[in-house]
Amino acid sequence: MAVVRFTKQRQAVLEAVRHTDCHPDAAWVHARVRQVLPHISLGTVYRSLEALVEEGHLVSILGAGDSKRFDYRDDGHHHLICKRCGKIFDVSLESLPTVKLMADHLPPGFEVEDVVLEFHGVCGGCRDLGN
Amino acid sequence: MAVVRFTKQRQAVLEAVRHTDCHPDAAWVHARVRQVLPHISLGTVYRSLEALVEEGHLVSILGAGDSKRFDYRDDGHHHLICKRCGKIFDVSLESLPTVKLMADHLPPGFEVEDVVLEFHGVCGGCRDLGN
DNA sequence: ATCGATGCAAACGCTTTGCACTCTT
DNA sequence: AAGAGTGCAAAGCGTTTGCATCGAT
Repeated sequence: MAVVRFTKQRQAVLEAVRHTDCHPDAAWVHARVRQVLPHISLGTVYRSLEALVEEGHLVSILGAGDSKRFDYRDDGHHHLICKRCGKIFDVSLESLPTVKLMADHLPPGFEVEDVVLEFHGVCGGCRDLGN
Repeated sequence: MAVVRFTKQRQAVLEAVRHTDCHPDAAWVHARVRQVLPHISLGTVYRSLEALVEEGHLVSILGAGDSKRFDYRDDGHHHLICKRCGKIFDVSLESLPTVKLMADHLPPGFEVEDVVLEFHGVCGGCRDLGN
């Protein structure tokens, strides 16, 4: 059961997200992958992204507007999201107390699989523009 | 400018979220508030929830299924979300290293207004049920 | 008297899904 | 050969929005 097939579509979706630093949404990934696989459908992109998150290869960024955005999984960083311009910045975990350590302080019985840590605020650029 | 009016609708929405521990979504709040204000519309509930989050009275919980869910704002806690049953649990901040301290370790220039910290995993109940 | 808030319903946009077909295993 | 994955298009569904009206200040 749960036999996962490594189709070229799924590989292309993974590579597209891995090789960009723009924290893309599904539509961006679709457009991008179409450069290589012109017939890939948006539905397949959604199904691939879902599967890749489930398998732990990607993470989804939740609080960034109307659509989910994705990033290659790297537990060494989290995200800053600007409320004004919507840009997403990476924060290295090295500059933060480890989140894993926090997970150890949770109530017993709950098995943590993922930690979503997002900082929402205003980036330097937007603040400089006043307003 | 930005004169905020304290209408009975907005007050009722705030009270509905404040006086439950079920981390409701907009539809639940709508049904609930209708017991007091039978003519309140779903649109108004959405607009009220948005405003109340914006004003800092409520927080939204993002990674809990298809709809946003809400909680009375209390910076002393964060959320555990069970991937199996969808239940949302509160985690007291007392049992965690302070998040404020983490915010102090971020790159300069970015002004943090909110921190979203969600733990996703499997709760004790679901684990006991096997599977 | 303002002008922000509301109610209603239509519209929106992201995401999901049914179905027949394809292709990895 | 089996059945997971795909393409396409339609449907789903939470959320937003236009507009006339209401009501808090």
